[in-house]
Parts: sequence; C-alpha cells; structure tokens
Amino acid sequence: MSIPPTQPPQPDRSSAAPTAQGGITDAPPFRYDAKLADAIELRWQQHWEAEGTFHQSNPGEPDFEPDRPKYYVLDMFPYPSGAGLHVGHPEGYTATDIICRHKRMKGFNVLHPMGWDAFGLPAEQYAIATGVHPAITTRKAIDNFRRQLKRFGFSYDWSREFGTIDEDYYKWTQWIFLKLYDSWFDPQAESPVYPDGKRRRGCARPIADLLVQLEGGDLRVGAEGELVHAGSAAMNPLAAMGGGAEVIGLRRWHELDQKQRRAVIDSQRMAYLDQMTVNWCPALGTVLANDEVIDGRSERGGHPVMRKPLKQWQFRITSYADRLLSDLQLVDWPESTRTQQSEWIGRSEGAEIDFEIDSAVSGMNALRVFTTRPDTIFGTTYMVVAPEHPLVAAALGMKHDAALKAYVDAARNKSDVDRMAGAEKDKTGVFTGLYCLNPATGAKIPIWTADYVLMGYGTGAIMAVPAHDERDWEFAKKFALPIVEVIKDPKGGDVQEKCFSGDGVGANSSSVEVSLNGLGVAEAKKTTIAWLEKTSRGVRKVNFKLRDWVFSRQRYWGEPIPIVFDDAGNHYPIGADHLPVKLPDLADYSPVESDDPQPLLAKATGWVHTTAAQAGVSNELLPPNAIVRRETNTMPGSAGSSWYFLRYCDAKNSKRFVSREADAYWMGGLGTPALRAGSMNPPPGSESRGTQAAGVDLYIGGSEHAVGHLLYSRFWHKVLFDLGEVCTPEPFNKLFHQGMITSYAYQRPDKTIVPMDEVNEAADGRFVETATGVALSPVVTKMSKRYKNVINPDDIIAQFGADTFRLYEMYMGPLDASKPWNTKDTIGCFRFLQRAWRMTVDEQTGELKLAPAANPDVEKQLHRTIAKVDADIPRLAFNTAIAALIEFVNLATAPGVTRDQLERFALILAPFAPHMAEELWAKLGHTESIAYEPFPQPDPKQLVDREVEIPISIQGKVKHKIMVPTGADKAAIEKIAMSDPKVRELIAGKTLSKIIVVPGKMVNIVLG
RNA sequence: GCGGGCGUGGCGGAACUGGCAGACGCGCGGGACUUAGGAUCCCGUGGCCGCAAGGCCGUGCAGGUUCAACUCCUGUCGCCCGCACCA
Repeated sequence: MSIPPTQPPQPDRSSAAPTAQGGITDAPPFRYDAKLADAIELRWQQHWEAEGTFHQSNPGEPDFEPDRPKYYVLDMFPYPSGAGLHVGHPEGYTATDIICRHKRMKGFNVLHPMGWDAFGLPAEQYAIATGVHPAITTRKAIDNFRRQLKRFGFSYDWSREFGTIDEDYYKWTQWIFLKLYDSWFDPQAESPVYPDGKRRRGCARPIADLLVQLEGGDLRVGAEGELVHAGSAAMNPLAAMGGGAEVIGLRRWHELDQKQRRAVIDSQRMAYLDQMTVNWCPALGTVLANDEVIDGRSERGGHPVMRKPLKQWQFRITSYADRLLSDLQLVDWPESTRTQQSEWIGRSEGAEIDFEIDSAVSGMNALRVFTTRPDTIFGTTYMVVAPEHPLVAAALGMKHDAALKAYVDAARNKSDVDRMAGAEKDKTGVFTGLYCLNPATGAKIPIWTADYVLMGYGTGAIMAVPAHDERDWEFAKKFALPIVEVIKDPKGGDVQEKCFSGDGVGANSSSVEVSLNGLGVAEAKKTTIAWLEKTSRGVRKVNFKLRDWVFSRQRYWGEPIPIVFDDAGNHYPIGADHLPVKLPDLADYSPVESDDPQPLLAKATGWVHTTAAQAGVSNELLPPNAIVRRETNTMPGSAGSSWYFLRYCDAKNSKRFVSREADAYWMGGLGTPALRAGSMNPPPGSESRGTQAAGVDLYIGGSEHAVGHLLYSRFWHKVLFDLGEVCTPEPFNKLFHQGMITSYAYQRPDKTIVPMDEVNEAADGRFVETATGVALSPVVTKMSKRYKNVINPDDIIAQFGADTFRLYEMYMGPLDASKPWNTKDTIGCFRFLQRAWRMTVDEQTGELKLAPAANPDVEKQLHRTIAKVDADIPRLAFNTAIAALIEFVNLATAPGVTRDQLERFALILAPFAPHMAEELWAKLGHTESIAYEPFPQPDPKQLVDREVEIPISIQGKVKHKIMVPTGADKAAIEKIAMSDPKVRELIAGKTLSKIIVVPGKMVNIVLG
C-alpha cells in the first residue's frame, strides 16, 4: 500500500459558501460540513479503490493468509431497477459493512461480495415500454447502482462482482440445470455426511446410477412406470396397496422397449418435463410460480392469473420436502422465517384410504382419499371429489347430467381470483350420482363434487366427516347431509349445532373388525391405520403442501434452458462444453398477449431450428446432423439467485462453477486449518447456533424472500451437496432480516392518503391539505411514488455525507424493526460527527488538537465504550453502539482526548463512519488504512468502579441511594444501608419485616 | 379464521437473565455568541401538585404471581407481517 494523504483535501471555500443547511456562513475552513464530508469521503473511496484495500484473496493465492479464521458476510444482491437505490438497500448493506469491518479488525479473512440479480420481468417490461433492449437498460441500471453503492463506502471486494446476465455466470446456471436434469432422487440412498457427522435418508444421485440398478435388476418397473425394489418391498407404498405382495405388471428393464425405457428415466429426473396445471397470466404472457401469485393475481402488475394445463419444466423439490423441513433445525434463522418455510412445506400425517365404489364405473372400483383424521372414519357420511377428478368425468361419460356438467365447466373456467373469492362465500357442489361404501360401517354414501376440494392436494378426494370438520360441516348443513358424531366433545357440545374438531373420546365407532369407542384421538388414529393396513384398505401417508417448482417461463429476458427436442418431442441435454446457450437477439421481444401460451424465443426461428452437432448434443444421444428444435422457454428470475453466493467464492473460475477449495474454505464453516483440527477455539463473536449446517456465516436481506428465494436456494444446494459438488448441506447458516424503512404520509379523515407535497404544516404543528385546508393526521406507510414520500439516498448524501447517512440508518432503531424515515433526525448524527471532528481537529488549521495528558474520566469512559461497541456489533445492536459513541464524545469534548485516546476512538468509530475514521487515522500519522488495524481491547480494570451507587427501596419504591464498595456481600451492604442516616429516618418507628439485598444491584426494605 | 410479532414521553427509540423506567437522538423551552441565526455552544425537558424541599401518578387496558413486573402468567383491546377451503 502506498502512503495515503495525511492532509485533508482542501475544499473550495474561497467565498462565503453554502453550508449543509443552505444558509450563508463564515464557518471556519475545516469545519465538518457537507462539503468537507464529501471531500473526505471521495478521497478515501478513491484511495481504497486504487489500493485494492478490500480485495480478499482465496486459498492458494499468493497473498492469502491461511492462519486467519474466515467469515462470509452476504447481502441479498439487488435487482437493479431504473429508479436507482432505495433507502431500504443501504440499511442491510450498512449493517453487513459494519460487521465486515469489525471482523477484519478482529483478524478474520472476510468475504464480502456484491453483484446483480439482473434477469427478470421488470427489465423486460421496462424495455417493452421504452423500446430499448433490456440488456442496455439493465447495464445502465447496474452502472448506476454500482456508483451509488460505492458512494456509501461499502467495503465490498468488487473484484468478485458479476451479474446473473453475464455469460460466464449463466453458463453455470445452465450447467446446474443439467445437473438436475441428469439426476434422480433415490429415497433409499443416504446423503453425504452432514457437519453433525450423520447422514440423511433420501438423496439425489446421477441418472447413470439409476440405469445400473435397473439393468442389474435391483429395480423393476411397475404398471404405472413407478420404480419397485426387486426385493418385493415397494418403493411406492401405493403400488403394494390392494395387490398384496404379488404386484401385477412388475417388469424388468430388458422387457421394456426403447420408448418405455425413456419414459421411465424421464419420469425420474430431478428436472422433468410434465403436463401440469399452471398459473397462467395472460396479461404478462407467462406462467408464474406459486410464490409469484398473490391472492390469485400476479405479484408483479396485479394481473389476474388463470389455471391452465401446460407442459412445463419442473424441479422435483417435493422429494426434498422432508430434508428441507428437518434441516431447518440446523440453521440459525429467525423463528418466523423457519415457521413460514415449514408451513409452506406443509407436512401432514394421516392415511390414504380406499372407498369401494358402489356403482358401475368403468376402470374404477375404488375412490382413494387422503385424511389426517382416519379416527373419524365411522363418521364419514358422504364423499367429495374435486371438479377436475377423473371420477367426475367418468360419471359424466356414463349419464348426461346437465347440472353436474355446468358445475364442472364453471369450476374449470374460474380464475383463481374467483375460486378463492368462493372461499369467503357459501360452499357449492353437486351430487355426482355415484355412491361408495364406507369401509368401516358398510354404509352406502353419496359422492359429491365441490370446488372446496382441490385436485392438486392429496388425491383430490376426501371423506367428509361433517361432525368433526368445519368445512364438511358447512357443506352438510347447506345440502342437508347427515352429521354423525363419532368423537365425544368433553365439553358436551352438540355437533348438530357446531362442528367439534378438538380432542375427545371415540363413540359410535365399532364394527366386527375394529372398535374405536373410548379411545382418544391419537390412539384411535393408530388403531384405524393398523386396521386399514391389515385389511389392505389403506396405508399411513404423509402429505405435503409443497408443490414441485415450475421452472419454465415464456419470457425473453431469462436464461435459455439448455435442451433441444427431436421431431418426436424427445428432449436431449446440451453438452456442458457447449455452454452457455446464449440468449439470441430478438428484433421484437414484446410478449404475445394470449390465452394460449407462446414462448417469446419461438420468434427467433433461426436460433430455434438447428442440428444436434451445432447445438452441442452428444453424438451418443443423437447423430450430429439430426434436426433439432431448441427449448424456447427460459428460466425464471429465481434461477440466477439460487446459487450466486457460491459463485462469489470463486467468481472468475472458468473450469468449475466454484472450485472445491474455495467452496470448502468460504462455505465450509471451519475454514481455518487450526479450527478444523480443533486446536483453536472459535473467535469470540462467531459463536452462533451455526456450523451444524455451515454455509454463509451471515446473510442479511428482506423477509419477503422467506419462502421463495430462501427455499429454492436450499433445494439447489442440497442437490449439489448430494451430488458431491459442494461440501455443505445448507447454504446459509445465520440469516437476519432487516426491517422495512417506511415513511410518513398524511391521511384525510376518510383514511385516504395525501401526497407529501400537497401537505402544509401549520404553525401549531398540525397538518392540513394545501388545496382544501382539511386537517390531516400523519401516518406511517410504505414509501411509494404515489404518496411522494420516497427518500432518495443521493439527496441525503449530498446534504450530510455518507458517514452521516450510514450512522442515521443504523441509529434509527433495531435492525430488524420496521422504522419510519425522518430526515429531521439525521441532523443528530451529523452533529455527532461534527462534534467528534471538532473535539480533535482545529477547525481553522485542520491540525490535530490533542490533550497533553489523559483525563481519568475520559479514559474510563473510553474503555467502557470500547467494550460496549465490541459487544454490540456482533449482536447487530448498532443503535446502542452508536449511542455509546455519542455519549463518549459528549463526555470527552470538554477535557479533550490524547493522541493515544484518539487512536482508540478512531478505531472503534471505523466500522460505522469509515471515512472520518480513516481521515483521523491519517492525521495521526499512520500510513496504512485503518481497515486492518486490530480492534482495541478494553482494560477490564477500567470497567469496574471501586464503588457503586445502589438504590434503596422501601416497600418496593426507590427512596434513597447509597454508595457501596464493588463486590460487597449481602451482609456488608445491609450494614451500610441500615446505618445510613437517611434510611434510619425513613424507617424510624416502623417495624422491619424483611430486607432483601441483591449485591451490586439494590436493597429493598419491607416493613411489617 | 390460523400462525408469528409488536404496543414505553410530542417523535425515533433504550432498559442484558424480574432489580433505579425513559439511555442516546430529534423536537421543544431558556440562555450564550451574534447585525442576524434555520449555524454552533451551554442548561433544562414523562405527567400532575408545589416558591422550594418534596410528594403522587406513570410502559395499550383489566386482573394475577413476587420483597420487586416494561420484563413472567391469565383475560382483553389495538396495530403490523405471513398463510389462507391443503382435508
């Protein structure tokens, strides 16, 4: 490193210059105002950039320091929009920057990268609106974001920067897609070893392994193409149901023809192509994932979303449901986020039960249902199937029923908005004309169809027990179906009046085969399932709400899916050595608004039609000159963000998506050799729940990603872990969500909101609408263009500088709380920096002015401040750390600080206000950046006083205070208290009942 | 409806494991320096009573546990976030 400037840049103040507050000033030349802050900050930002101060090398690189422990701090990378940075971005980014700067000073190798989540719908839509190619607008937005982030002085290692739209990057996104394409989930196999030393059951394996097992005869193929273990134990319990051990239609691999074999393999892939009902948004011209649909409307734009059958690429995330759920226990995440994920996964235990159909329906003799309440089977008085259930189509095929047909058609054509609105309204439904038999009672019961039963969950059919299920009860009441009580409410409620879904005792539940009478719910469930399994009428079953991840989008601005098709519609992967499949240029990339999905890339006809050799398909799969058609769907926005944290570890690698060494070091959690060998304790501040799962040490971002991004990333990471490509089962060890920064807005009495620039503040502090004079009340809302209450970070930096901005956002309140921005309050942080500056720098000359000798009170307070800041930073309690810094300056201003004290103060200020800290550090004569100087240690002796003041309470109320020696025991304190004249006076003439002494804390005297 | 979280001065917030409620900042009041101040500095600032000393009240509301409750328990009201016919 070169010698940094020791003189501050001389700002232009030749004439009366505007101050931060815009008035005319004759302020001294070295006053810390907006102009000087700007000069200092730009000077240091240029210096850091020129010197590569925050470049962090990887293991194996020349200047890598292997003896230091590692710490990987990740921000959720931004989606660069044309609007530029929002004040919400720097909130999380400042927090991580403080952590990183602190860790560096504590001797860690710190990985702190930044990049761009740049594919996606908004850029495409903006491009459509303006007619400019999304690549151009996106690059421009990235440049602006980068400029803004650099202006905050964040200590990113910019050498690792990339965007998801970079060919070097999406090449590997496509490579991961192919990894998923070329693997299957083996429920019998065990995962690689977790950091806890154990393996987990159920693991992704290469398709090649599946072929070996099929060819070797270990696996056979069932009637419906499912895999069955040759050892007779069915992999799919359903296959064993009904047919007993002798499974009909079990075939060996060599008995299958080419087409059948392909179908079996393709149906096992982790990435598979299948017809499914999708969320189709006609207005956006694309399919959306479940988490992109809010209340039946698109998350972006709020357009209606329809259900539509479509062939789509999907990921078998459901096969990981169990591990995604149980591994949540390994990570140090907010409770609310873990709860959200586990509810999204939605595990429920119950049984699948076959009800014999008591009507002649061709090809169907049983109706299979899923229930979590098998214990209520005796109370089943009717059945309900979803309108899309095959049984309904069968019923319609047998006999014309106008009412039934009308109902089914209506349900099919309903958008999700309408169907969900139905949830609020009455139950609807139609009798199908079919009956089945209750296996418990033998009673003949009707089969209805109703849209409150969803085809996508369970088997799309339920056994209705109106006595003990709220929804069934409502339906039964409406259609006058019988309600039979089979669980006695201990409180004696009447199920004809109100359904009872709590725990109680079985009743009316006895047959020749089984009796549940007198059993509690849990016991009755067990008994029922045992009976069902014994009589082959049903099996224990676990269901999940989680659906497979739909991965096809009909958009332009996304990663192409590296697949081609032959004439017969068979798909083939593109060889890894032919990646990336580059996104072709399109003359016209506007969407085709249509009820019938049209991928945009189909317009690139020259690109779509190619040969196997040109596309890069292995000639083992297809002859080189075979005519093929490229996949025209693209990947969703969540593709690139599902693994970007891995790329940062080794961003320039052209051989692998991340080198094994870089992954092991940065993601491994036990990066330091000494730590790995157990010869060193983890450094203080690193003790989290973590290293059970390892991964990124700290990940900060918004809670809106609690299910989408954070679940998808976990899934990809687990597949890569199972396939041996990465070394940890979880990507993010500690997760933290910053709260939303809101803003004030003004509300009329009718609750409508007035834009900020149409509001006047009256002299008495009340607010009125300028146009009407109507009185308004201030409310806290999301920042929004509509309310004109959006704060632009550039404006704040221009007014106060980046150090003030950083301090203010961290000082507003707890990091995870939602807080209102109040520009007025920023002045407090600005004044703090100004006072700190004035305390040590002569405002006329710019020279340091230091006290010749240390004031003991200042010294003591400095040690306490160091201890407080050092403890608060790892807790992410920046607001209280900053308060402590302010207190120190307030106390030290009058006596002044010595050179030695200023050094320590600059060091503890550095994580928060790095520019001023560097400036002071340089003024102190240092030639190296403050960034890697050791964080000061407090002297423990300075942290305790010889005497402490403790309160004396009488009857629990503080009446007096006394001084006692630190460490005095109960007896000593009681003696001091009782001999104190004031205390004697207070208790004179009263009867003592009890004296409670908490050493070092307080004394409470209880009178009789 | 279900799940999670939160209610503390005029405002943002602090208070570690039950032990002095209101740290720190904004705002406000007073003063200093000033031709001037929307700059800067100093003092004060939860409410009520009192000249003062001091007293009483006070962490959404109502109870409870405790020598002691912002903190724990029960009930209740309000706000925010997530999920929402998942059988």
